[in-house]
Amino acid sequence: MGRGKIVIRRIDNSTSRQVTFSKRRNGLLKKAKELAILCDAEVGVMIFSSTGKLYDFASSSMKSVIDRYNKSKEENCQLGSSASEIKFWQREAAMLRQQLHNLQESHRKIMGEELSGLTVKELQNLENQLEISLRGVRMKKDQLLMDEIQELNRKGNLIRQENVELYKKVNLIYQENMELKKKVHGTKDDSETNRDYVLTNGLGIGEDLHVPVNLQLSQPQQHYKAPSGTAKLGRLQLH
Amino acid sequence: MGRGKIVIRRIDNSTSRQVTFSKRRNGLLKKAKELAILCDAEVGVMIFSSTGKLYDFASSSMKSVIDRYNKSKEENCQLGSSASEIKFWQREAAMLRQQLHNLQESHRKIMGEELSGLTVKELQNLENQLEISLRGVRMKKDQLLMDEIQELNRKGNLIRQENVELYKKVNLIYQENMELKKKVHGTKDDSETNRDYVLTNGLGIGEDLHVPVNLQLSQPQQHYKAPSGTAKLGRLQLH
DNA sequence: ACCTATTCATAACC
DNA sequence: TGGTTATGAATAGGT
Repeated sequence: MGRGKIVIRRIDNSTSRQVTFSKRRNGLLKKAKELAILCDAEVGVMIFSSTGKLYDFASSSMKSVIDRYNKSKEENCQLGSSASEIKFWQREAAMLRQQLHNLQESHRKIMGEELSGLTVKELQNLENQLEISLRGVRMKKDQLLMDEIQELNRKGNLIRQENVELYKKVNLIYQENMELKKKVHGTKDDSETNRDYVLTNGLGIGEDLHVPVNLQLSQPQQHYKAPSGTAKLGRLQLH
Repeated sequence: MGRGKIVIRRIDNSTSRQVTFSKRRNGLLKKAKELAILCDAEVGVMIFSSTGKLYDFASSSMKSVIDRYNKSKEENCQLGSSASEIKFWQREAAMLRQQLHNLQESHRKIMGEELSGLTVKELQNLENQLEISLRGVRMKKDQLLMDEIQELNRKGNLIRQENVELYKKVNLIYQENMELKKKVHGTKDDSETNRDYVLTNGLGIGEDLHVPVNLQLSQPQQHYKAPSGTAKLGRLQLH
């Protein structure tokens, strides 16, 4: 795979040997990673350059790989004294690994990733379980959304009441203002502005105030009343 | 590099995972050898299949490579230094326990068992995942059912054809029987029974024979033709 | 380090 | 598991 074919034989030229080493080393490590991932294998690679530098890869940890290698080769000579303790922990680790493996397996099935080899019956059970889970998740999500809406609503009400209070104050000050104007300008009448104000108040705000908030997810349109109220208040405040 | 591009991700299908493992394992080992020869490097590779089988390569000897690795790492507790060995396995066990715990957690969430503390966003993701899984499971199940029906159908056709063959034999024997009866009883005529038999044959069986079987889950009624054919054959055999 | 022409590895298929 | 082939990846040789 290159501009020309090469024979597998030590490359004489030191420079190109190093270049090739660098490229092929990366290639080998990449392939090792891919093999470990693709095929769920435990892989360890150790490479020493001719200059003695170490490059390595291990899908888990090199120690684990080497240890497994030793165990697999049976040429493992543990020291006698604490051998039993080591054996205990090794068994512990093996057991945990097994559990982890089993759980991963069933997790993959749940995620619909490895369904080959299942019977119709098993698939049916899986389907039922997924439906139950889905219902649970949706219920929880709806609950959260409802709670959030409820909370927003509560806050909205508080703010609306606050606005009403502010409105009352504005009203008082406005009337006070009118009184002052009358005294300053004599009998000139400003009733037009005043009437407009009273009208808006009577129509918009008072009735909205004591409507209980009772939002359901199924009828969100019920809530679009609120903005009209705040809009009116907004206009008032600018008055 | 193959008929199609693939993403580097665990291969779900167990069979093709094994095939790929076998091929890529050989590829990796070959590349390791080439690297060692071409670049004068010391290389060691250890591969454990998911079934636990060991495949390895070492340019010199694995012991030499591992020793050099240990020496090179300097943090070296040579295999057998029991205290550090025990520590290693304890850490290993702790790590596995942690992984197991995490996986159990997410498994519980998937199963809809522990949803408190999740945000709406997270719940939405979970819901989407579950929907995907559910679709996958249902698709697989339907596939299995379809396959089963197809198979039953095939068998049914074989049996039907067998029945037709049997019917022909019966027909031959019956005619032979008629001939014999004629010879025994002289000119006495049995044409009535004979006519009945020919009629039934012409109406029911011949046309059913070459109807291609093409069952879909969505149109199962198409198949209830078959029993009528066999019923006629059944009556014939009793004749 | 980057750039191709070329060889090689391998995914999909029997 | 082993063989075939189309195709994408790796890389030899060059800049």
